[in-house]
Amino acid sequence: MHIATWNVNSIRARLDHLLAWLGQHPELDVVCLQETKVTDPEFPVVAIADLGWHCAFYGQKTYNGVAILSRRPLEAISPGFRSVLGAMPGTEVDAWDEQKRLLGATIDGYRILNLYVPNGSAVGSEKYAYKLAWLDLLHKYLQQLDIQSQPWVVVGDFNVAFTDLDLHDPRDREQKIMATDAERQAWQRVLDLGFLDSFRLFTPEGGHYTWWDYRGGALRRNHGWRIDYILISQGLRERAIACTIDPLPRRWAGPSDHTPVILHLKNGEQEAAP
DNA sequence: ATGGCGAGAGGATCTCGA
Repeated sequence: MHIATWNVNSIRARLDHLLAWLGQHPELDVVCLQETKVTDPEFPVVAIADLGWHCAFYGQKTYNGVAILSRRPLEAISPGFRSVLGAMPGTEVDAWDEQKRLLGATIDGYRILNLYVPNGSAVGSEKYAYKLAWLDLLHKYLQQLDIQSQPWVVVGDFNVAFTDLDLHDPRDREQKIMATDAERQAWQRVLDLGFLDSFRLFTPEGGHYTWWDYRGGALRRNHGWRIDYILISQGLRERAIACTIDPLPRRWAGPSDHTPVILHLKNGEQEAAP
């Protein structure tokens, strides 16, 4: 099982890159996308189906939007917080689901959760408060579920650098978004539910990034951040073989500012032998 | 300190991202 995540920054603008990348990676089983920026009727199902992929998508005009592509059919597709938190009084789930940032599906017995975490704009802003509250809601969402009952893979653009190894320059990190203590603590509470950062199981050193600003020659100077992650539930640790960042799409002409991350898992018992 | 680049909306020049 090979699962990837990629913030494409508009699936319309990046369709050629996506299709080319899928063509170059026949090993992939599941690809989770963020910032598709299209409504569901606008999602390019045909172009993707032509390459042999099923897909589930949950989008809106201009902003946000998430999608899951899969070689095999997707089951138990659950868009937004609603499916899990809808019954909880006082959570105002409908308001939280106005921004399309969360999509779940089950594929081959793996529960996949694809996230596009709010950016937060600037420390102390309304959007920053929204980001922290959104992460609290994600914690509530995952708390409702039995993480031990089936293999869980939580992926996406998390918009937080977990540690100082995950950004090129950690100085003054409390003054800018993505590496403040509050953001890290909000994510730590989620991890403490029983998730592992699969990339760090294999790569202890810093200097590995998934996002480089378009501005200021950030890519050329390798001024990057690792903000795209693939988390696995504890039970999957023994099946994890590797988690790698593919730096190539970020170097193509007209790129997304993010580059994909891929998790390699050994086949479990519930999967048929090839 | 600010903007720097790119996408979308809309039809010039905004907002937003991270």
